[in-house]
Amino acid sequence: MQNLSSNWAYDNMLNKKIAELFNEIADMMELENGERKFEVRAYRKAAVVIGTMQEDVSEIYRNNGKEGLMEIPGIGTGLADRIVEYIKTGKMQKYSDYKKKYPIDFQSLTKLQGMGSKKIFILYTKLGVKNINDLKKVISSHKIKDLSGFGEKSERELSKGINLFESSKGRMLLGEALPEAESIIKKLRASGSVEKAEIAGSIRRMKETVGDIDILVISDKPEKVMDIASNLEEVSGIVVKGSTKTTLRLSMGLTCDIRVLRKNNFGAAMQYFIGSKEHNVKVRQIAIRKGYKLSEYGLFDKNGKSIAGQDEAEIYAKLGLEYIEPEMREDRGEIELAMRNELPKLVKLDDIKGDLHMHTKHSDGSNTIEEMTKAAMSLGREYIGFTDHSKSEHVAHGMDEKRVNLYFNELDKISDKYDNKIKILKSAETDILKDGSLDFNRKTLERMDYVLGSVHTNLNMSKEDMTKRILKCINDGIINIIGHPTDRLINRREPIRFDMEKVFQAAKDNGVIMEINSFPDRLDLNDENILKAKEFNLNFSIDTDSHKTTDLKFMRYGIGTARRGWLTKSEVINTLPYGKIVKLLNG
DNA sequence: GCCGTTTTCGGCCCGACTGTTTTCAGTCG
Repeated sequence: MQNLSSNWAYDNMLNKKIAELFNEIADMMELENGERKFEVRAYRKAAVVIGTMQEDVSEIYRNNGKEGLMEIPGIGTGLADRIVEYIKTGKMQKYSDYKKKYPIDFQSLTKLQGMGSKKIFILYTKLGVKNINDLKKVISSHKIKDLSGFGEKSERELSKGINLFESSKGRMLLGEALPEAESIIKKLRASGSVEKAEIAGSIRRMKETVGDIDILVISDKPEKVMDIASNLEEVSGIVVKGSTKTTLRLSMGLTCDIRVLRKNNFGAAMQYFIGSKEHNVKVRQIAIRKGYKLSEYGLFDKNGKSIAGQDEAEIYAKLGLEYIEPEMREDRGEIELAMRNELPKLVKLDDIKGDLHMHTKHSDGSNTIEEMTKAAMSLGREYIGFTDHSKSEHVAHGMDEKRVNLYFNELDKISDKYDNKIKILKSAETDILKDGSLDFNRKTLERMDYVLGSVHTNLNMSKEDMTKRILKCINDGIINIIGHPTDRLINRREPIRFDMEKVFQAAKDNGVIMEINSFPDRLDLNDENILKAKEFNLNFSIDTDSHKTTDLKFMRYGIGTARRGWLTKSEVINTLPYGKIVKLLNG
């Protein structure tokens, strides 16, 4: 058996692979037999559970055997057998049998707007379409419009769908989608035809990437709202347009769903459209168990009488659940906690008193120390820490010992100038070198109020070497905060590989703080890492890594990520007032 | 194929919109 042990820094590849196979089995099963739709659903549900769970299934199997696998919700004897088979042989017979029968590229075809299993089946059996290229050919020879269930419109729509698929950038950063959504909301609110407009969906849950924008609106003039929305400058096309539901294509690349509702069911709709799907399935099951029915229109009793709908919290309350913050709604155990009134009280943006990771013109930032200071003051920060790069970061114009001394002198000067308005802490984002040592000499490090250290180079080291490198740095007892610990860039660069459990344990033993970097393409640690680190009772610092004054507002993305990792105020050091954080960083 | 505080059998979320139909199946979220 090859090495299948869990690796925290990477997504769990074995789980992902099994989830993929289960999903494709579901796709192929769906093609041929509608009566087995619940079996299909079982496979899909299992795919979601396996694909998103944190523990590696091979680890579970090694420790607790098939019984252990069957404790996973949605996994029974049959699916446990499939998983064991794959762990042992690297193959899944049922999958291979199906695949031989249906050599179809589901991954791509199902991504086309309007394409589902039924249409794929017809296109495959009647025209032999196996992939997007085949589809292009039958579209250009106009063979599709004569199939039953298809027409001229379908042919045009599929053609458009292919163009869109081929030009699509996939999921977009929260940092790009949220401002766009806010801009649309603002215009809808200003239109005068809207009583209320809110963002729902994965943006509301502050997921690091999002696939579309969901907006819910209260209005008694739904047609008018849809007209206004369709004519916004952000819109490049209309996918569907109805009086309660409209889907728009935005020029920035995402689609935007707008739903118009009545006041009395707005809460139910928010609950429904914030998701996640997995969270909602579980919440609905609770409703059913209580003899209720929950839909986007409200919570209803046996006689169809509405018991809640206007207010989200009331729906949770009527189901015997504490109100669950959107960022937690991922079915990661939050519902069980809500049943027992044991939900953590999540950290808020307002709790933040300082920012401990900022750059200036002294390395690769665009603004001066004073400009950054003023911008931080306007956001109400009580203190800030400056962290320009150290000398090894040549591309970022990193500072050597001589320049860093000038830097500290200027920081002292600005500090004096603004002392009663904002406190300034001296630091530098110091490279953690290949051997785990820091990029400045002892004397320079001692002039700092705290040491922030990051890995920037030799990112492809083996897991063992990288673990050694970081452990050495932590155990040397100089570093206070590890900056963007996994160094991943969303959609662009994989995280570095290291043994997270060992690093987290060492960090705990040495009082080292983990950063939650708020920069939109970093969000590092990510939500899952944070949940893991939380098990080690670590402390965190939510920083912006700002390179210009406007970046200081990225704090909200770090807060969102922290909340997705269930963090409370007491676990985040930069919620502390100045006096206490200085004490903590010196301690 | 899974699951259990009305169940080890008989359920498994549900409503809107579209295109192709002539009353509805398929797709989506």
